[in-house]
Amino acid sequence: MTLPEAPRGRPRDTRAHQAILTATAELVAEAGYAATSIGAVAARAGTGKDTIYRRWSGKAELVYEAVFTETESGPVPDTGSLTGDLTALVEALVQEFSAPAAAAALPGLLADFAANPGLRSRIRGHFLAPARTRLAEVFERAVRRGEADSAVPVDLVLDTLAGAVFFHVGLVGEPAGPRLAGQLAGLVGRGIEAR
Amino acid sequence: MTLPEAPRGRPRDTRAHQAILTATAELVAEAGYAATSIGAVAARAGTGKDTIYRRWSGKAELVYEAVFTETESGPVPDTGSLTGDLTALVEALVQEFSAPAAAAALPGLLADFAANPGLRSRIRGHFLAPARTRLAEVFERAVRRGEADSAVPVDLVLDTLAGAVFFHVGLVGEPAGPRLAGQLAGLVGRGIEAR
Amino acid sequence: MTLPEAPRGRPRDTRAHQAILTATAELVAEAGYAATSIGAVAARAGTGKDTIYRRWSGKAELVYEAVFTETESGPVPDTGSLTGDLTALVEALVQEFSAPAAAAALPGLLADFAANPGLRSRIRGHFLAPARTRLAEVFERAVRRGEADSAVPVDLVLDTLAGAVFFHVGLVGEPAGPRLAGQLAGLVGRGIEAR
Amino acid sequence: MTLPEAPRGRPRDTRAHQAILTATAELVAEAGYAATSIGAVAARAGTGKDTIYRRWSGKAELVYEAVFTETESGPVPDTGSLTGDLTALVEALVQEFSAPAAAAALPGLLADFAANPGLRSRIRGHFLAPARTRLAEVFERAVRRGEADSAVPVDLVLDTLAGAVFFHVGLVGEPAGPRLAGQLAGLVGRGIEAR
DNA sequence: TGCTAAACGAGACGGTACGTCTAGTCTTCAA
DNA sequence: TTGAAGACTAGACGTACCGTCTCGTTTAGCA
Repeated sequence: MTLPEAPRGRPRDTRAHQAILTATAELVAEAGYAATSIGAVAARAGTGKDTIYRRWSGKAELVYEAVFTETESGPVPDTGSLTGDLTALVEALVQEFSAPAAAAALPGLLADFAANPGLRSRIRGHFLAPARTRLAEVFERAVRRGEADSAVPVDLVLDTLAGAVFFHVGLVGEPAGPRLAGQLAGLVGRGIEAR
Repeated sequence: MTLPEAPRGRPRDTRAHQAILTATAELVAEAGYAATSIGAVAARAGTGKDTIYRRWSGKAELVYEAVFTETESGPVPDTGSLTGDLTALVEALVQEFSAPAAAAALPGLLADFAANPGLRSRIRGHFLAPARTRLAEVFERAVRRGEADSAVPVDLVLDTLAGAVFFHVGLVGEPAGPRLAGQLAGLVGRGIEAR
Repeated sequence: MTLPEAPRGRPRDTRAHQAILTATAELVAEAGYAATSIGAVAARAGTGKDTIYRRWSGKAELVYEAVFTETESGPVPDTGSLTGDLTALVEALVQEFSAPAAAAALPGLLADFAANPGLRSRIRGHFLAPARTRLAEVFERAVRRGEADSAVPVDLVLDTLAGAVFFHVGLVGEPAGPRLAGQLAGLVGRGIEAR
Repeated sequence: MTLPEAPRGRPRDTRAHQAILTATAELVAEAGYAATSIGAVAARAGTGKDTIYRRWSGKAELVYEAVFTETESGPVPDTGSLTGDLTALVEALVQEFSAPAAAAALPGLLADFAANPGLRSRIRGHFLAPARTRLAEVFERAVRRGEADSAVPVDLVLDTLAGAVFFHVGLVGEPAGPRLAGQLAGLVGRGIEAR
């Protein structure tokens, strides 16, 4: 049984919270991840640095929440075919990774997550969790339709899709049109088709 | 006609050069990319910082050369089948990305390359160039054999393979056995098979 | 009405302040002015370099305050004769310039002050101000007694006395016994006697 | 018996020698003593740094020779009176210390000489030697004329005159007109008059 | 209404790394 | 051997951040 956490003292200021997230997203989009320092965020948000450290353990967690938490992913696509569903999923992925703040944040952010053992496990748990759920559902339907083998390794496919989009968009920096999503979905879709 | 570039002054010391590269690779493997500072490299190599800055513009270029230039990639695999060749290529990729120094360096290194416009273009030009050459040859043979369509987008496949391995090994940090290479080669191989 | 300057943020640490001044005086006395670096002072004082740069603009200002601010100069001498008063003043000057830290600091310190237009004006305003006040009072009394002409150029006499002591003690490095003070006071005293 | 020093190898280039001295004097006058580095001198003179170090042990000796060796001091003044002779000497001193390169060099140069035990003894031996010879002759004549006491401490008077001019011109930076020379010569002259 | 306690802004704190500069020495080739 | 050129080790420079700490002040719930 957990204690109900009687809140004592002055409650946290939600306006400061929001101002910090907004300032972070703006700074990342404008100056890049490396140039986004906690001090600069605090200055732009009009808060003290402690107000940031009280809520987030460091830059990586702050930027992650500021840039990737807001994204609302609509309903799981259900086009009737594996390739169609995959295309929709990849398109969403491309769009998410191509947003200005996201594209600017991703490489540095993933590097910081990878370098920190505590954060590392959260890449799968946080970054990829929503996509994984959606991908699993798409697969399940495809298996029921007989389009895909039930032995398909979902995590590997997810790594493949995310890795491909990340490499293309985040690292190489090439503008990712909808053509990329189609090609990629086609490539992977055919790769897992039942034969 | 190229200018003969008469070399004047004292020539650069190859022993210092090598000592710097060795110290860099060791430090990256021991302490990680973020904790590898130019000053620490200089101290371990027994050189001055200027001697490093004279040859490399910063940490990213130095670590890239120290960790990824040495890799010698044997002959292009020729197993007689697309899947076999792909498996061999992916296995090499996995091995390259799994080496201690490489795994420690990759995320931060790619982040620094991506953040710097000047370096960004060199990801394709340097990091991926050898793999691209080998992949193109494998494809060409597969097309001649009738296994693959000639319209296969080599760069996209390369991004997919590299991105998948990088995500799996570099970011998520999961140990990549040979099983991963087989699964991944199978997935992509079937994806580009001619039908 | 002066603005009350409401002090915001954490106040400056007086212990760090004092530790820096002490470390500076020690280092100057031990190693000399040239070998006294801001980094070495910070290390010995157990502070960061920023804590020094936050209070002083550079080595010259820091050493000046560490070495020459503490000096308390007793009451203005009043022996009843111009020569007696001058001798006492010069003796004080010799003593001040002969102290270990002062002797070690003076040449380099004055050079830095002279090289910086902003600091240059402060040689008269800070270094020499106390001595000038005392000298002026001694002169005033001598004029009242009829010993000296009222047209005596105080600044020139001060430059002469300080310059002579500095040259003899600071530059040439000859040990300055009380004999020097007597000779110098006699020389200058007779030079300004009314006739 | 000393060997005749048979000169072997390429003889030293006198044009380089002169170019270095000229470049040094210019740099000191333009940028000041502190900003005059051996490297900058070598670059402006079109020589290598070793060519400088082969002839001078460091910046202090180089600048000393470049700025103060050229000065030719005419015949010892002989106006018939102690005050007249002293005025002429002090005027020469003021002129020497007021020259652009000299004024820019003096504080830093004297600081370097004072900081180095080897150079320190040469302040009297080199800097002040010519002035001392001339001052001694003036005194001798004044003693013969009965104007001055034979017990006058020449070195102290010299330190006083040089110190006063150095403080006034070099440190405080006040323009030294001929009025200063007159005042100073009067002050010191009266101070050593026989009574 | 006062008390306690936490959050707030501001900014100082000890550290560490940055990339540049200078010192004085060393190593090359050419004269 | 000297010369220009420039690389070498060593270390100081002044700036920027890091994450923590201390101030005075504000804002809540509990007495």
